[in-house]
Amino acid sequence: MKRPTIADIARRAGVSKVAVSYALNDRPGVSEAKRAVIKAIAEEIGWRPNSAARALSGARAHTIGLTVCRPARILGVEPFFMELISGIESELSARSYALMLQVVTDPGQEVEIYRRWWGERRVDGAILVDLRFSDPRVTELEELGLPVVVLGHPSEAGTLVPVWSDDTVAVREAVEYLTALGHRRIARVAGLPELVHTVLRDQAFTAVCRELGLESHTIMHTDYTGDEGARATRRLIGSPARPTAIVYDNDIMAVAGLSAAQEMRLDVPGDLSIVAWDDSPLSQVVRPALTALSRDIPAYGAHAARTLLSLVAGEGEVTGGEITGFEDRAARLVPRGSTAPPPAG
Amino acid sequence: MKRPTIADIARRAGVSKVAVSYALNDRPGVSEAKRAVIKAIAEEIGWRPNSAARALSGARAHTIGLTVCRPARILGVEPFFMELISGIESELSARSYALMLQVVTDPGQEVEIYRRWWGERRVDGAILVDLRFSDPRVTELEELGLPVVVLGHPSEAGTLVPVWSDDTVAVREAVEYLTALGHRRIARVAGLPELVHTVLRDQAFTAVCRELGLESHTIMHTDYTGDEGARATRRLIGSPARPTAIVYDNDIMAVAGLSAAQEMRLDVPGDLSIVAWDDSPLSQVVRPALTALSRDIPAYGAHAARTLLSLVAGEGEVTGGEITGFEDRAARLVPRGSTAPPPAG
DNA sequence: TCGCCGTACTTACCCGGTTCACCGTTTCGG
DNA sequence: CCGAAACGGTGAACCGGGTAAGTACGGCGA
Repeated sequence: MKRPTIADIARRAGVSKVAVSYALNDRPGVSEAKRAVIKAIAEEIGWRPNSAARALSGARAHTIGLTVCRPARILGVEPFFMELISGIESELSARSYALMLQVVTDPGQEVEIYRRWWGERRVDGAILVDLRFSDPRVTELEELGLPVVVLGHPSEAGTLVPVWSDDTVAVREAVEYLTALGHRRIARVAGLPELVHTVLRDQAFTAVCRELGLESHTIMHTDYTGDEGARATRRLIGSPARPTAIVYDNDIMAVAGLSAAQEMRLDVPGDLSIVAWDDSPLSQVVRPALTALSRDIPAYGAHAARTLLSLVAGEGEVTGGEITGFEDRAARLVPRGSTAPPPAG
Repeated sequence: MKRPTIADIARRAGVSKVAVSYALNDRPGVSEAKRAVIKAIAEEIGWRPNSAARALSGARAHTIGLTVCRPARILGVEPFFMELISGIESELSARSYALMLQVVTDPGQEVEIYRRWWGERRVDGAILVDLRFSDPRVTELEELGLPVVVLGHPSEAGTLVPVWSDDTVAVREAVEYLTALGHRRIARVAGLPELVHTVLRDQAFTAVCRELGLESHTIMHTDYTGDEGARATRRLIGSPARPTAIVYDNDIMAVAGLSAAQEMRLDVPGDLSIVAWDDSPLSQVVRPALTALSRDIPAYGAHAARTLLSLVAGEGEVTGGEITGFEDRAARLVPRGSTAPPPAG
């Protein structure tokens, strides 16, 4: 029942374990005949390289780490992370890398975990999400020496390698679309104001609305939960200058907002247009289906993973080209039933 | 920049590395004075045990594995897995275990991955989800010798350790509740019929409906997507003996069903009552809020993790008590606005 | 004074795979 | 025909911890 080692293979093949190592790793130093014999024996007895032994002799851990800091209830309902993870994985598993995951409740813990993983040589690199302004995690990870890819705008990524998409053009696309429909009062129900992408979207939103000379362009910040999305919606609907269109920062808030509006006897899209950021299947099962800023999130994750892997591989080497990051496609507007011209009044 | 080893500590403390090993592991063989000195140095230079080295000398990998086989788009929208994962993690991180995750597209790959992880000594144990009837994965994992906890009913878990909850009582609670409201035609929109829990729920549903002498009790199987949930709902509404209540196997289908019903001008709950299985925040943001069979999924995951860890720890030991599994609480019905007495006609 | 025991540490070797230096053959070019 | 290079293969050392088996020293009782 003991799991076989290269020494077992060496014994059965009548060679030294060094020859086995060379044979199995497709390195020169053994004849093709012996290589074939050794590979056959390895296959037959079901040998697998002991990852600990490999990692110990200087090689890589063949694992990358990801920590996510959000409470379980939000994490579960937001399709974003699961889609991101499966995208990351598609890239990793193709190269036999594993993903180590940890969910924490406080951003401070994240660095602690990365520090531990790196110190214990459990991971070769990591992905940092939910970038904040002057993020203390960035400076700490910089000095740690761990290869890191940041999902977020380059301006706040320090010397870490960024993977991002330009939310500015997506915001512009949405606002211009609503303006073209005739809307003059647009609101934005945004996520956590400490996150970089929230503020960048806020700024873009304000700038585009000003540029187009809109009557009003309110922004409300929330914690991404449906509850807060609904509450923000009710406050906006009850406000003196009620907006005729609302852009939400995720789809769960958009769905909650839709329900809140319908409950208040508003017709969507007749009285109120709704646009969701991120386009999960959720946007399409509600009625009316939600107009959404659609991104390919699995692809986003895959790009992050690929960038990280090349960073890990090129580490310390004298490659002419520096790895500078990757700009993914911006989200594209997918019009559906939740948007229409504003009411005539 | 090189990461410190116990040899570095030994040099600075002027002792052998064995003394350092004893000191840091709180084992006898060093004086308290030296122990304190050694620990101080370790702390100062930020030493962490190299997990590969530890794992190599017989110890555990301190990692458990989880593979999930569902397409990305379903995975993302179903809160179940993210909640399960965060529950598993809460238990693991408390004991400094890590979680290795892999998303696959075909159940056959799962065993292959477990085989690899176990062969490479990357994991100490694993969790198996989405149990099927006569599941080939069960027999394969049994012979592999990898400690495994199965999320699913003991009858199909073989000799693997099961962690499950009794869906029968939950089905009974839902059907009896609807019957008490006056419903006589109830339908069930179920998940994949090859999964054990789907069939067990099907059987319980049929049995309870027969027992209560209901007029009709249709079951339709789907792939858990909102699309299929909506399609099933439309077919049920259009059928001759239209049900007055529908119980869905997950919340995304329930939401889709709700939208489909409203689109067909049915009032929920006036014309049609809706019950969702699994109670994520999603159930509460739509209008009316969904009556749901609520489970504490993070706790479920935590129980699975705890059971697996004790299995891993007790492995090979002569403990009197065998680890037999864990039965979690059954789901409880949480009545909300989506259920009411059936229409008078 | 000797023997015995416990404490505090050390030396030596293991885990399993990789890598380096070296060594005996064969081949080939000058 | 001889020297150099290429091939095929080996032993030994190494990665960073863990563990078994000593050893040196001090105290204590007889």
